[in-house]
Amino acid sequence: MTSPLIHPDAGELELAAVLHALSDPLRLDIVRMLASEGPRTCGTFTVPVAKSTLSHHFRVLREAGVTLTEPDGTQRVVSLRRADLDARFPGLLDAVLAAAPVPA
Amino acid sequence: MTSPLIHPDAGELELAAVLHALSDPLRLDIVRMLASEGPRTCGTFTVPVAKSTLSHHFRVLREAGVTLTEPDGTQRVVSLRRADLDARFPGLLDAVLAAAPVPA
DNA sequence: TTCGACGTTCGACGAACATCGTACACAAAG
DNA sequence: CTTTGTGTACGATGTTCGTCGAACGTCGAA
Repeated sequence: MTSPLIHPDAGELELAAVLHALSDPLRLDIVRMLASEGPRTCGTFTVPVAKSTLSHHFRVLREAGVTLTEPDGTQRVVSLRRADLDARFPGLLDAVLAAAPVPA
Repeated sequence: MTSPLIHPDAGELELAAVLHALSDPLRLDIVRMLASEGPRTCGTFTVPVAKSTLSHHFRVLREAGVTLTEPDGTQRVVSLRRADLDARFPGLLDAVLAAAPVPA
């Protein structure tokens, strides 16, 4: 937990980085879950990858500005930066969420 | 020109593949040019990469279903599959094009 | 203080990617 | 048929990506 949890500012979001963050099926699943069920801690995502891999994906999403990660005791709460994304790329997140099939 | 120019069917477009195709700055530029100036041949894109590299990017876009490539004599005309994209992922292309800064 | 839970970081690995130069295939023009 | 223009295929190179296991740091509880 030595890292200061870097997030890009709302105005600095880069389209290519956001699209890249969303171009992985697992990250797409994570974003869908966040959108439909609200913020949650990292450990509550039951995905078929190792913890370190999951941590990596959360970092990609966070550094692209898609998600916000906040410390909460020993845990970290991850949430969608919906307002920031909507402001910078209007309609993008909605289109992605509308197109993505419902997670199994 | 031995390849049969494979394109995915309109209903088979995969979101992750489309987002990945759009997550490269150069390919984003290409899509923007196609959207604003209509179909054009490969050679009319003045981008700072080698011909073979450009050909590679056209292939990525084509195989993701973002563009349509049609033979025309010795040339190939590239166009946006706007209708197919809009049908499968409503609002996605518009959001991407609206967000992208105007190419220099 | 000791312990356990949570998440990150650190190598390491194979696969995929972006890039290039060269060689090739094709169609049109001479 | 030869030449010229257009775009692809191939091979090589260096980078990035997704994945893992193991080690570490941090916090709260016993």
